Amino acid sequence: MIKEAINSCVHPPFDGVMAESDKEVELDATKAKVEKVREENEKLKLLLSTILTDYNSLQMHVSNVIRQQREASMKLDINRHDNLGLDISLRLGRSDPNISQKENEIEKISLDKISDENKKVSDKKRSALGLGFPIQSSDEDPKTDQTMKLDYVSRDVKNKNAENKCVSSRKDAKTARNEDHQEVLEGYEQPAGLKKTRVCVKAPCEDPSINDGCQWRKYGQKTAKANPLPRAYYRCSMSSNCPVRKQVPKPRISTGFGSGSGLVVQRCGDDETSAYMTTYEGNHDHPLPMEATHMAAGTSAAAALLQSGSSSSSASLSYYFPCHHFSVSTTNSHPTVTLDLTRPNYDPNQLPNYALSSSSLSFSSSDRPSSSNSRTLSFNGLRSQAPLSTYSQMARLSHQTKLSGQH
DNA sequence: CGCGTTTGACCCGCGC
DNA sequence: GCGCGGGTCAAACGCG
Repeated sequence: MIKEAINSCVHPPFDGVMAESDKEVELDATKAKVEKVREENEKLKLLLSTILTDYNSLQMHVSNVIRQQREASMKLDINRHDNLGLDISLRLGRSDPNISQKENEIEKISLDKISDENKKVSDKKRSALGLGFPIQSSDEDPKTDQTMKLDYVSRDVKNKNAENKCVSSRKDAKTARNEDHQEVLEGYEQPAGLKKTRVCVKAPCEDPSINDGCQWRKYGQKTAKANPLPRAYYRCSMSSNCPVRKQVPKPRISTGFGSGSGLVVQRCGDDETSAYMTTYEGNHDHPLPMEATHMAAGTSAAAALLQSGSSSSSASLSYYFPCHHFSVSTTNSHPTVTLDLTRPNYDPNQLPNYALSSSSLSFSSSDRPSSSNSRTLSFNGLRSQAPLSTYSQMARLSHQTKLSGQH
């Protein structure tokens, strides 16, 4: 209906010489149509806000349930460890074989219930939001989705404000940009004294720059003294003001001699050190394509994990990056989550049937008393119901496309 | 011509 | 205060 109205507005019927009265009638009809469409839009907006409200309350409920469960299981853990005199450790259900099967079952059932509820909500959203723009919904974390939407809206407002600002000098422009960036980051309530949250992805040599579904524009390159490989700096170009940055170590390349004319990516080592570390920083302020939502949601989950250090956040992180090793560290005030794609945590031929909270996580800060500003958190993510496109799959795909489409 | 990359210069935070 | 180094800018250049 909307389409018809728009069509009639854009392409009014033209029958040669039209009488004035006919034109007026036509105009009135079009106006009426536009009014109808407007009313329809208002209704849809109302519906959308109702859904969002429902969704938020449901989200709150879910997080409360999860928190209660975590608290209960942590109490058990603390009691156990108090007896043994061990350091604090956060457990997500799987690693400790002593946990009663009953406890696991209860958790599994409630989590299944939660995912069912989430599914219902997202189905509701899908049916309600098909308003002509593409809905890029995957199995992403609803919370992240919500955060991204809110971020998008607030960014829109900021952009409008920024238009009014008169940036007189280069320094001013830079400051304004930094402030703008900071504003976005503040939305994530970074802990005081900590810098931007970073998510590092350690990829095998074959995938020096991973195609994560986003469009990146290179804005600089720098040779670090400590590292022989120059580092390339990319900025997300899907939105003019997107604060997301990406750092990719540039592989040593050499033009191939003999067979083939394409570029050859050289390995810079034989062992683990040959892996490339891609660093992501910031959060997107725009809708993402399907293949990018997963990574974005994952990095948001990582950021959430860094902020809260909570086991539920790590569970969601293991959801986005299943079957890989993660480590969380805070060095030089830069909270960083490292995803190691070079160390798969599973046997691909034997995918186990795990419940949602199948990660093990350990927190050690007491073993290095001198490094007050440095803590490390590492855990393994394993999950049977992996999202449609895991990051490693994307990495592999990217490599294939890069090889075929190299110029 | 538009868009992306390259590259030298510049800025700024941090450690000494 | 100074120097170093990471991060960013922007003009020049290349490519389709």
